[in-house]
Amino acid sequence: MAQRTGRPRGFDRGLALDRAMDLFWGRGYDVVGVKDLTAALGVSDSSLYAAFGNKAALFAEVVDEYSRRYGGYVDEAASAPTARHAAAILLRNAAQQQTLPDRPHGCLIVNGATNHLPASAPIAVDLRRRRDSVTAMIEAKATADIAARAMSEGSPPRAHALHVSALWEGNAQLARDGASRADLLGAVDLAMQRWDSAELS
Amino acid sequence: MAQRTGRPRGFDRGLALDRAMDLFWGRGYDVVGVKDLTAALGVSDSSLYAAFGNKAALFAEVVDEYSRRYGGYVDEAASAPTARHAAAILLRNAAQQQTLPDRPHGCLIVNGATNHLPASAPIAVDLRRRRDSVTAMIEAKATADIAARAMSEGSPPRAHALHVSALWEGNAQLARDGASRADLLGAVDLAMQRWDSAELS
DNA sequence: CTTGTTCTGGAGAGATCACTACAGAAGAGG
DNA sequence: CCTCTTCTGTAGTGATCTCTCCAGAACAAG
Repeated sequence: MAQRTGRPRGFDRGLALDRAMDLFWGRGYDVVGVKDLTAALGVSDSSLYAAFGNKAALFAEVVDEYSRRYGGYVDEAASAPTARHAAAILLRNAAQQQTLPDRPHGCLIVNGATNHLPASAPIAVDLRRRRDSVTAMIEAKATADIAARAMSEGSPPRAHALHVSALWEGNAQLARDGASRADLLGAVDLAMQRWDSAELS
Repeated sequence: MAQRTGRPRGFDRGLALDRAMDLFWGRGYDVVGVKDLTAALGVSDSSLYAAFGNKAALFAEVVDEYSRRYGGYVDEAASAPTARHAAAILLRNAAQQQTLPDRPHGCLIVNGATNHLPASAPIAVDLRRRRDSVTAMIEAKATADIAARAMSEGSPPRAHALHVSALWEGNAQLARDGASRADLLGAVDLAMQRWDSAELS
């Protein structure tokens, strides 16, 4: 059957994944070594490789778990009725997640492989695609809003999308650099207020 | 006196610096190896070390040259009369420099050491300070504008500064991800238009 | 020419990289 | 008990990292 036999694992796999997430989130894929991981997880090399395959597979699993636990706000934004609502949900929640008190500041999807070795290009491409999908989501909503006369047609949908994405990704960088949650939320509030006054004028 | 004696250098130091800039600008400090540099520069290890000292010193020289050649717009923005003028100069010129046709897209100051080894912390700190000085410059201008009644006091100066910095650094990331110059300028125009309508309302 | 100085490539040091071979340990099933 | 399976640490693989040693080459000065 699917009954588990053999010597049981000597460590908590979920906890290990969580600690690996801390490292990758705080530093990035290529500058975290397997030795850093084994030291933080408290296991030997072979245990780590037996449990996760290799460094790239471990990172992929970390990204999946990260998206599940901290990336829900993107889906929430995707369900919003307008581009403006989506942007507000996206940016406010991102500001929260990028400044969690017991987690590295910043965003794993934005800065997990900003500087990568040529050999790690597939990982960087995967993260870039995830970022691009956020931009595309906002752009699609802006297109629909303009078609439905729910938003002024002064700027192209892509400008709206890139503006939102720039704030999203820029805030991630600022969080890494030490900006507080209040700092980021202040910048987001300012952006949303200006969005409103532009639409009302 | 300071007459140059000994065997002359067999390569153009300025050209070598330029090629090193390409590598560091496109990838980042820690993921560019000395072997990458010697291959791109067409010199051997000892020649590179004799000419530049070591990898960190070469990077520092690259950053200096980069700032001199591509970072002039920051000083230009610092000379602007208001925060709004400064932001417009900063963001529009940044969009240009981050999408030069014969250079890597993005910004060396923003993403030169986003993912760094613990041993490279001094380099990351230096770049962060350069970014912070941009934020501080905008914040100081916003403070002065509000005091002079040249800008509404609805948002704190720091919110204005972080908003501008988020757009600046976010655009750098988007440029790295393949956004075109028109894309970035569209996002900047939108931001500046909204700034105007917020101030006029 | 000789002497002094600097640059050159080759060869390699010492450390670290991701990863694995192996033998024994620790459980389940019989 | 014994067998089967899986996990464990140790030890080490070849590759790559930054950086250096060294002997010779290429110039200027005398």
